Amino acid sequence: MKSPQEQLNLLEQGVDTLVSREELLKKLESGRQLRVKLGCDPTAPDLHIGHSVVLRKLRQFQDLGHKAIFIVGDYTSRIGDPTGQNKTRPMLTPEDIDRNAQTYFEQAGIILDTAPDKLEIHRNSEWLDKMSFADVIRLASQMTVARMMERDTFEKRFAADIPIGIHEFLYPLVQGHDSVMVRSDVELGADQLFNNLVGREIQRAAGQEPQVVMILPILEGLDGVQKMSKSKGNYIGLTEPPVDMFGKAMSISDELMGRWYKLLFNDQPTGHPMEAKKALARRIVEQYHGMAAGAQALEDFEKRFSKKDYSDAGELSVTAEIWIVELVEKTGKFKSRGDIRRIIQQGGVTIDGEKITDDKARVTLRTGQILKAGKLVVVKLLVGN
RNA sequence: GGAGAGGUACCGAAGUGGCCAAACGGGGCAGACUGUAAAUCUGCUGGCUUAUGCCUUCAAUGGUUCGAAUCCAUUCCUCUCCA
Repeated sequence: MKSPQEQLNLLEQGVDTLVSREELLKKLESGRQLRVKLGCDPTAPDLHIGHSVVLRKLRQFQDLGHKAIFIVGDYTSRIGDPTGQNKTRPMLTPEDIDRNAQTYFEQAGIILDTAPDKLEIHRNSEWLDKMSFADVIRLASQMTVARMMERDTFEKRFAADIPIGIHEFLYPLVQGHDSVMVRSDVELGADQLFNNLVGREIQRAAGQEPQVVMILPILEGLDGVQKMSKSKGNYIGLTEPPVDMFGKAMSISDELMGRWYKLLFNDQPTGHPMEAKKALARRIVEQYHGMAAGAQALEDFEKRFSKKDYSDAGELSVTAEIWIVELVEKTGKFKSRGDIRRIIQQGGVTIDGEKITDDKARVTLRTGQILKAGKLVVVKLLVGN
C-alpha cells in the first residue's frame, strides 16, 4: 500500500487539470477506498485509443486500491451532450444505447480491472427515470443562465447565432446529479471540465463533500488536428486488427507522434522519426494484442512497405477476365464506381506494378498477381473459374 | 404577438429564370516528391458498364414557364430585434 503522498504523485502524472490537488490529498489521507467516477455517453460503440488515456488513469486508481464507478449515460444520451460540438446531437433510441453500452463494457474491460470490488457499474436511468418533473425543476433551480453561459461551447454558439436547445442546459445538471447519487469522490473527464465542476456544486448543495475533478488531455486523431473521434473517422479502435493499428499509427505526422508518445506512454520519441514511429506503432499493437502481435505487425509492415513484398497480402477471388472497375470494386473499399474511375484515371491502380489508367479496360488475370488500388488496398488475386 | 434575415453538395459559402451537377475555400481521395510523415505542386471530388448520354440533388409540397436552386403559394425549421 502506497502512502497518500506517493499515490498523489502517481495520480497527478499526465493530468491536465486537477481541482484540487489539496482536496485529493486529503481524500487519499482518509485511507478510504475512493469512489472514482467516469461517465460515458454511449453514442459511439467503438472505443479508440483516445479513450484509453482516461481509462488508463482510472485503472491506475484501481491498482492503488480504489474503486471505479462507471456510469453509462443511457438516460443522458437521450438528451445529447453538446460538449465539443457546435451543433445539436441527434437523440438515440433505447435499443442503440443498449447495444452501444454492451460493446463499451466489453472494450473498456480490455483496460480496466473488472473485479467486483474494483468496479461498480451504473446506468443513470436507474435514478433519472424515477425523477418527477418537480425534482427536475428543483435541480434546475440550482443553476443560473449566466453560469451556464460561461461554458465555452454555449458561449460560442450563442455568439455565432447557432441554436442551443434548452435541454442541453440540463445535461451538466444531470451529470452533477449522477455524482450525488453515486457519492463520487473523484470524477475523471477528458473535455467536460464545466460539467464536472457543476457536479461539485450540486454535491455541495446536497450536503456532500464535493468531488475532486481530474481532467486528462485529449488525444488528437490521425489528422493531428481534431480530437480523436469515431464520427470524424480519425481514430484507431481498441479492437482493430494489428495490421490496421500499425498502419494507421504509421500515417500520423511527426508532430503528432510526440503527442501520442506523451499521452499514451508518458514517453518521448527517440532516434530517426520513422524508427520512432515504428516503435510507437508497435507499442500500441502490443498494448491491445500482446507482445507477439506487436513484433509480427512490425515485421509485416516492413515486409510489405519497405521491401515491397506482398506475398502475405489478403486474397481476392476473381474471374480471369474482368472490367477493371469491377475488379477494384470487389475489394469493397470504395464507395462508388465514380470514385474507382477517378483513382484509375489518376494512376492509383496497378496490377503487378503496372499502372492501369484506362477506366474502360478489361484485364486478363492470373492467380498470384498483386492488385494495388490507392494507398491502402493491396490484394493478391486468386483466379477462379 | 410584431418586424426583419435565412435554410444550397461532407462542411463553410457564392449563385437570384437558360451558359448550374451548381463558383470559391476547407475537408476527402489520387499522383509527384518523401521516411507510406509533414510541407509543397498537380488532378479529381452526386450516381450510373464504359456515356458531346441518362438519372437524382439547391428545406418540403404544389404552381407559373418551352425551361426554376433562382419567380409565386403553402408548410416546416433557424437566427436577430421589438413586445
